[in-house]
Amino acid sequence: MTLSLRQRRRLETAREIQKATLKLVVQRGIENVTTEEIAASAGISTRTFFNYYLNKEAAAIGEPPGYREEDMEALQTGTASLAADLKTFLDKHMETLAEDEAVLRMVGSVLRSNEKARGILDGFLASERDQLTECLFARVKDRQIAAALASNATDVTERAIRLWEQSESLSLIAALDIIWEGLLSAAQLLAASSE
Amino acid sequence: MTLSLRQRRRLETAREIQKATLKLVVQRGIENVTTEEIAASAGISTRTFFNYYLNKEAAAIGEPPGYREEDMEALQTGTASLAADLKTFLDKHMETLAEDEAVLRMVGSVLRSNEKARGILDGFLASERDQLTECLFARVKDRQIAAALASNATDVTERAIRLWEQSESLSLIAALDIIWEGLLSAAQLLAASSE
DNA sequence: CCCAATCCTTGCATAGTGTGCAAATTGTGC
DNA sequence: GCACAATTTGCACACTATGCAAGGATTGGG
Repeated sequence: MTLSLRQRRRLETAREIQKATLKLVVQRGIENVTTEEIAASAGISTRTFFNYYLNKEAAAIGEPPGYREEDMEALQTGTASLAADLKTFLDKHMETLAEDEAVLRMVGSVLRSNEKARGILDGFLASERDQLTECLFARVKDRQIAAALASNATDVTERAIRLWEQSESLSLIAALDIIWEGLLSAAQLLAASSE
Repeated sequence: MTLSLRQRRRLETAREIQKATLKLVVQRGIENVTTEEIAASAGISTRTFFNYYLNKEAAAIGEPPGYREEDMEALQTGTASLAADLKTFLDKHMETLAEDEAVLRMVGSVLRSNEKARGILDGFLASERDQLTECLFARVKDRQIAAALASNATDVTERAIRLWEQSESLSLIAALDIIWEGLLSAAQLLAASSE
């Protein structure tokens, strides 16, 4: 038991709130749901809601899964080609995201309709991108190259999720494959014309 | 005179409000400035403030200059290499941004400290990215490649601006050159390892 | 020059957001 | 069990944002 009762309850309540938020938000749109309703639906007071999340947009997004340490380690020390190792890394992360497709879809709909939510997610993504930049810097030894690669990594994931949301028949991994192919082709175009 | 008095006043008031907002926000941080203060400082009522901007973050950002039609035209029909034409396009856009470095710097500081503001800017960037995707699609005939290129274009501009903000000695164009070189190197790495 | 249509500004009322504070309750570790 | 720390909650309060309606200014036609 590595988590105390208090810590487990805290996590559970946070998830309860997110569940309640997404349920109401999907029904009526985030603009038409009040923090009061969310709190009532989650069985807590309005004040307590704000002890868990700064606002309802943050509650809807929850805490997105970041990159896993082990995967970053593997990317940093990988021996295959950079493209291959990076693709493996992105596949792993996408598998993590695929564990909760329902939430992913609901959060996506919030992000498309609400600027504030978009900004909050941007904060999470920026921090992931920074981590990945450090990791790639250790491998490619050049900060600008690492930053460009990291940007493309988070961007590819985002675009793949959007493609998956729209397609109705693609799996997340399949969507990532398609977006990834596009990135490689774009890279070849740029590389070829700048030799 | 293509603009009526009313239209000119509207634009002028919008800029007045942005100026007043940025002035107060730079002094005290956006969280410590109220819409009431901004309105007073701009010489209008609080209610009128909300006739111009949805919120103070939007007032701070104002209306960022989008891509110019002529530049997109040139990019679409360009005959040099794709990399060269794209770089020219980005240079042009950066020159436009460089026309108001003071505002750019102030807006940047807001974006770094405020999630809502980032979300709002994200909306503008997303729409620019979509335009650019269409433009590039007409040139490269592949939607995924166009999307990857357009993403990198907006991303490169953003990263260049951040580098410029931090460096204190680089010009915007010089910062763009550095970031652009990083992108090309990254593209070559990816292209080489995926042949 | 005047009039009607239109747009703009403003005050007021109101619903909702988010924070500080302090009292009460509940888990933690010794 | 007891002292300590974290959590919940109500309450007060400042601030955000919108709808509405009255009044004022601009426009264009006659």
